[in-house]
Amino acid sequence: MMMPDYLFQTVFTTRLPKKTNNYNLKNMMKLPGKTVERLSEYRRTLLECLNEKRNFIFSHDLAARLHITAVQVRRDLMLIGYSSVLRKGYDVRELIDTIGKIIDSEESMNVAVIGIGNLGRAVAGYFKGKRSKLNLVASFDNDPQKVNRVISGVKCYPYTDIERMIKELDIRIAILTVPPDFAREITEEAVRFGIKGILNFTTIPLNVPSGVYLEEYDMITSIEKVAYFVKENKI
Amino acid sequence: MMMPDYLFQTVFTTRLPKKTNNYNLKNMMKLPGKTVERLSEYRRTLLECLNEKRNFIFSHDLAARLHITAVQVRRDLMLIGYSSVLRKGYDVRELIDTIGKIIDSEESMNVAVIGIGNLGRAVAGYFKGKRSKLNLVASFDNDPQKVNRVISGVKCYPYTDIERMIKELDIRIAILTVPPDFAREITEEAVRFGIKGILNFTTIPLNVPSGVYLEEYDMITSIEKVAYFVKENKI
DNA sequence: TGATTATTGTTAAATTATTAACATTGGTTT
DNA sequence: AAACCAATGTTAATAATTTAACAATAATCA
Ligand SMILES: NC(=O)c1ccc[n+]([C@@H]2O[C@H](COP(=O)([O-])OP(=O)(O)OC[C@H]3O[C@@H](n4cnc5c(N)ncnc54)[C@H](O)[C@@H]3O)[C@@H](O)[C@H]2O)c1
Ligand SMILES: NC(=O)c1ccc[n+]([C@@H]2O[C@H](COP(=O)([O-])OP(=O)(O)OC[C@H]3O[C@@H](n4cnc5c(N)ncnc54)[C@H](O)[C@@H]3O)[C@@H](O)[C@H]2O)c1
Repeated sequence: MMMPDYLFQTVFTTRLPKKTNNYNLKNMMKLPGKTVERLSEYRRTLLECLNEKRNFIFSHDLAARLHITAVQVRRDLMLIGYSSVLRKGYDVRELIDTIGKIIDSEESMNVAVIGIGNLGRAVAGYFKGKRSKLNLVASFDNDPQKVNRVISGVKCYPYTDIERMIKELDIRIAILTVPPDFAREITEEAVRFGIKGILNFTTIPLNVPSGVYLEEYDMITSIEKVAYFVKENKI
Repeated sequence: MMMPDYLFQTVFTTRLPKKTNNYNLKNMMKLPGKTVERLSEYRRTLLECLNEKRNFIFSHDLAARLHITAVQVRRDLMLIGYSSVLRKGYDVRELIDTIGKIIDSEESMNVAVIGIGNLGRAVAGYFKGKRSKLNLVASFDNDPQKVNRVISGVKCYPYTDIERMIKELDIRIAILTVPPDFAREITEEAVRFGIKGILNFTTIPLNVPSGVYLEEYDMITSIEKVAYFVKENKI
């Protein structure tokens, strides 16, 4: 298999000068965020394929299931250095493994939900149903009615114990579902106590020091965007 | 105020030939999706400013609150044709109104949640707390325990009534929170019955006919993305 | 008042992401 | 085997998005 040379750069650009040596893929690059997102989707689609006993799949079939183009698929797979050996398409099981090697960590990574309210419970319940390299190991809340109980399948600890528990349970990722007013302060603390990645569902835009990864999802924005494009279509 | 000429094209490109006449902004353009998202965020930030009795704000202040650049802000506002008259910054109230004229519909638009389970209830409860041009007017479910009751502040109708209720209540947007297996079929029906915009929270990628706007959010993808970048940072 | 500063609106450039193009490679058909 | 075909991996082109550059213009101040 041949790999394009620009893979060996840390930062992606469209064109780059040539190099010749072959490093281990894992340690050399950071994939574009969009590609990482699609890899996650590819994997889940491929798992469905396995359920259907399909052991090989063409790029255009995989693409069709996700409503994207085959080129997109092939280019993403090129970026992770995967290639089909046969002409029967991609080996589903092998590709699942390859994607896992890229996007999963070696050992599983521990996750906590902070703020086990309506949204937090939905997320926790959903999360607990899945098996993956990501383990939801705790939730934190300051409501006396909630702490020290198992809620949506996960033990809820008092927020005051967060420092200790982050260390004890080696929690690396926090899903933030607290009321907006507390989001900033809690984030600052969580990061100080060792959290390395945050998925922020509050409507407060956060910022984090470098070395911590932040992903934000704002539902209001999403729905307003839908409304805008619905409105525009009418014209 | 001057407006750039390429605004008068339906599709955005970096550079376009000149035109001279001035149409009404509303009818002439479709903003880039990313700009629409930020407008939604700008508005909420501006509303916070009002609460704090700040009536004017500079582009760099607005930017700082959202952790983006001032250029980004100015460019977005340029796209919607807003400009500050004074040099005291943007008139907060006026800008809120301007954004509203762009992204809101004239009369309010009706929304329904399909599948009032864990996530659906969280969304509904949250939505009901807000006042906006978007009204959550119904939910649909097929669980006998749920139908014909008010759940999280919104009446739940039997799914079998969806066609009638979409028409009766003039529902234009659906938030989809049903189990994955039903997502495709329900979407197909909802669209057939008149839904024009869908916010899809299921893990199933949907596709919709042109004229219908689809926005998808996949939580698994988000969290796996966080995990990937956390892992990479370690190296 | 005239110089200076701060901030804006706009164009241009750079960056990032997607799509097209195409040579290559096995497999299939005649 | 020769001709053809289907699918891939890769590079090049296009499109979308962000960032930089900068002239214009109020406000401030010496
Ligand atoms: N529910 C939704 O669908 C939705 C949608 C968009 C955004 N959000 C955002 O998600 C967040 C949570 O929403 P929700 O509907 O679940 O609210 P919620 O009130 O149901 O849940 C908040 C939880 O946080 C806990 N909490 C409060 N202060 C805390 C503190 N200082 N430390 C630890 N825990 C604390 C509360 O006890 C509660 O359990 C909010 O920021 C909201 O803006 C929610
Ligand atoms: N809960 C989460 O945080 C979360 C996260 C990511 C994705 N999702 C996705 O969101 C969806 C809902 O998740 P959930 O946790 O709320 O599940 P849930 O099972 O709690 O809710 C599903 C609801 O849909 C209803 N339903 C089932 N079949 C239906 C049908 N044919 N017509 C109408 N209603 C029907 C059920 O009665 C139930 O009320 C799922 O597709 C899930 O994959 C959820």
